[in-house]
Amino acid sequence: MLGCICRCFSISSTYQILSGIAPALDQHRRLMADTGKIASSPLKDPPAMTAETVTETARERYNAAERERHWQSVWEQRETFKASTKNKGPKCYVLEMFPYPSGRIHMGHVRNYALGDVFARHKRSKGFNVLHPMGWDAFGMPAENAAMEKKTHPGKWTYENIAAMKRQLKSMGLSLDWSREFATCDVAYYHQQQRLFLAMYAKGLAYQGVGKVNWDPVDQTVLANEQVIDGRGWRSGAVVEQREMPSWYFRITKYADELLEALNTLDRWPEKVRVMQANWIGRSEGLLMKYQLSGATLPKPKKWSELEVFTTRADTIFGGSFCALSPGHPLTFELAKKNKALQAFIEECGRGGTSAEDLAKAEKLGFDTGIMAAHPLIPDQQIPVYVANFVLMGYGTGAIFGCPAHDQRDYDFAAKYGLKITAVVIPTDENPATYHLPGKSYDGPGAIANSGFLDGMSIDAAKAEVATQLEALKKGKRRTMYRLRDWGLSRQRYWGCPIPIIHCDDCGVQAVPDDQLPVKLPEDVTFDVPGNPLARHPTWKHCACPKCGKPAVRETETMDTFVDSSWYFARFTAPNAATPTDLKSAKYWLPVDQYIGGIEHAILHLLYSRFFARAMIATKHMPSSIKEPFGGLFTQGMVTHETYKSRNGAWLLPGEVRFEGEGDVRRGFEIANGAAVEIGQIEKMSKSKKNLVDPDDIIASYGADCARWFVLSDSPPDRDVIWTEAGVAGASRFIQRVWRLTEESADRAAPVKSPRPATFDAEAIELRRSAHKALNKVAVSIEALRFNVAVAQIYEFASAIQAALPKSGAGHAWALREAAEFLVHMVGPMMPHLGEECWARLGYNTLLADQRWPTVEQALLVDDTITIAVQVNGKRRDELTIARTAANADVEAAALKLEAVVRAMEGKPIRKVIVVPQRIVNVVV
RNA sequence: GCCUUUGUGGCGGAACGGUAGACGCGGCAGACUCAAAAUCUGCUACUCGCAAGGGUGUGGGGGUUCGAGUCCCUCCAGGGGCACCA
Repeated sequence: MLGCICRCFSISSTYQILSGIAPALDQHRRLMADTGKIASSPLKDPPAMTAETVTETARERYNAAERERHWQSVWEQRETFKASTKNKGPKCYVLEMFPYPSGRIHMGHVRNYALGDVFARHKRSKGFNVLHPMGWDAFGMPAENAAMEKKTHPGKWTYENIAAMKRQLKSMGLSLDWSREFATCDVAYYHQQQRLFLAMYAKGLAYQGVGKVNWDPVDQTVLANEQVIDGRGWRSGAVVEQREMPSWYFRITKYADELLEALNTLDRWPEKVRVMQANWIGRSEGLLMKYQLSGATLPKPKKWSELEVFTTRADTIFGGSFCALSPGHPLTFELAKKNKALQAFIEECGRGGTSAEDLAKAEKLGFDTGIMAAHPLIPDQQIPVYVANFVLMGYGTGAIFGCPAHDQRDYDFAAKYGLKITAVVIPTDENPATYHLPGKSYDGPGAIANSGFLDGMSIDAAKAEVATQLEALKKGKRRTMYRLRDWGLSRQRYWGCPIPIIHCDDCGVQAVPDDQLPVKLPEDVTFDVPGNPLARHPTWKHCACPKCGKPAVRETETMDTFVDSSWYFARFTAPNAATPTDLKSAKYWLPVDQYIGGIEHAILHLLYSRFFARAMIATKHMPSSIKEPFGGLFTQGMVTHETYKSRNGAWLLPGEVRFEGEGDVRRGFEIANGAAVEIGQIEKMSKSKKNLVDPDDIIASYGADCARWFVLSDSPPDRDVIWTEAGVAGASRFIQRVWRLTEESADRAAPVKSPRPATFDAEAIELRRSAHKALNKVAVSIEALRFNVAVAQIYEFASAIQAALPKSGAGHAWALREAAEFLVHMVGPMMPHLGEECWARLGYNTLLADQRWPTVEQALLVDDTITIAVQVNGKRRDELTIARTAANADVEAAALKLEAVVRAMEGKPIRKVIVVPQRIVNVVV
């Protein structure tokens, strides 16, 4: 690739940016004057060129790296992409998930932002008023880790990373409105976030409660679930303890039903994500019911005389053979006070792995309390009460009734402890008298049996009957349960948004008054010992109680960084507002019309943002018209690459390997020492596997357009794309091809704004047809985010222009100009720098970015004659070219005359002929 | 285990229930060249056949239909999510 540079002409060293865009012909002239430079090239002497020969022989290659900088600076100076509510056209808010400022962008970013940029640029060209902002999700642990390792301040580290990544993003040529940029660690941003928090606190949407947390005893901090690996802290390796600690929560469960129901309105979200969220919220309809307890071991106070359980299978109540309490149930604790063996059992349940896999494999364990429970509808039927390890305190009431016949967990438990297993739901095709369970529980459909007055009912009818009866007896209540828990937002960390709360011994929990906001992070902190730097800071937490004025202490916890990203999309609509949002701007821009990001955020970030939108409406920081924050969601696939391993087992970077051969005989060798390299699996680009390609390197050697074009080609955007050198080279070739086609077209085409000729010959019409068809398909594909299909259309159309170039005839020059301009329009959203360059080369001194997408002439989208397939008995035998408007009878007659059709009919009589106009003929014999 | 996706040439992938394999990569051949590179033009699912022309093909099996990659049932394989949620 680098070999071609010797033939790249320097075409813009004297190019005038300030005067706008110099006509490309000027470049051409300057180019001619530069030929001397080329002759002195040390590598090879190109043939001497004159203005005449250059057109026909060696045209200059497009120098991407150099031209891209130029167009980026033009866009910047003209503020081309600055959004305003005052601009014309319907609004369109395009947003990609903002990055964490790790310091360098990776190919995943390139793909994400290229996808969004194509969409945003296309919408602009269609006349929309586009908002396309960018910012930084800048709080988080990596900054603290870096501070520990590099003895620096998390803020310094973060802002340096932001500067480096901003430069990289700018080199991609994204149509971003940088004037709205902010980082979530900016005081101005987290100031408003503290206001939001306090508004939610005032409404009861944020509260302090006690809950279980993962506590790392070595690092002295709470860990998020993701930071617990195989029951150990990811940093310290210490066994993580479950601790009850006071924590701050958002009352997301208040909106559980709304968040679930509204999923149905998100018709521009992937089904997959909606299903994942629905499962996460996990609504189930059931019945709360009360069992009367008795037995010598039962504590005397009346509150223990009843046990409330939750079930979704009230229809199986007659099959219940035991009740089970969670080890965390209050009655369990009460009983354990006088029972050493039970204490030991509870401890045993607390051990064991916390990973999902461990839990699934864990054996069912039970402890017989000696207490008996009375069936709420048949009081003389008594069943034993156990404490069981598989009953969760966090769901329902922390107690269940077990029906072994129709629940596998209960079945396992009953089998182990010798409890009765009675089938009460009989599959429809079985005889209740002879039916036996197949050695496991049965949870399919059927009719109720062995259940007294419920016998013969359907499952649903029995559920309803039991609920009605228990409600009448005041022993039951219909209830909807959710799997969703309130969102614990406390983190014992420094680099996050301080929770603006003050604890006073006398007055209790106090909100920091608005005039004392923001609660700023102290600068002078140390990271040399584990624990929360805010908690051990000598002065920061000490303050006066806002109510009584006595000494008090600040909350030293900071907010989960997911809080920061739960409302940033709203802040972008008015990034400098003195309140969290400006309602007018928010109402104009929101919801986000197209949101693009990784599937890994399918649940948490997207659910939290949906909650925040509702909480912000409740606290009047969001117009009530905004029901959902993201109207359209697109989840893009990953960027993957081959992996390479040296003979000693070390991973190698792609740049450390050279290759010989292709396909089956392709071999890799270590450049450093020539040793053979093992070519491994294609995997997600990752630091650990070293299968990384640095966007900076690609942009420097091939240009941003090339990187963009590559990640948009071939693979559908929602699937993984495999990064290959060959693919990059292919993309690079196409860039040169578009440039060459534009040059050659510009030379042969009619001048800018030539009047449309009165007549076109057949070939000119053909070219126009393909131009309008391609333009239409590309627009449709881009709007459907099917960029790989758009790319294929563009390739196809480029070939059509290539074929048409040498033609002449009536209207040809005009049609060629139209075609070349269309090609530039199509390429523009994907390769914007090349687009501008070609636009200038076609003779314009305006910006392509400011041009409207051309209007398609509908008449050119349909052909006069069409070719349709002719089948005999559903098998294609021939094809028929006929006038598009031909009558069915004529089509049928013509089809039946085809030799191949006659032959395939083998002289049999025709039973039926199906003619689908403009599609197909099928002869049935 | 449950939910959810995906399965099409050597590869990435196209295809409102209507000519399967668009387009790209790779490969083969040709043009240009002293030669190479670059570029351009063809061909390229498998299979029988010299050809003309057949046959088979979208993970397997069944079904609906004049017609199925596409719809339905079922099985297999890969990816993702949830995972003792009563």
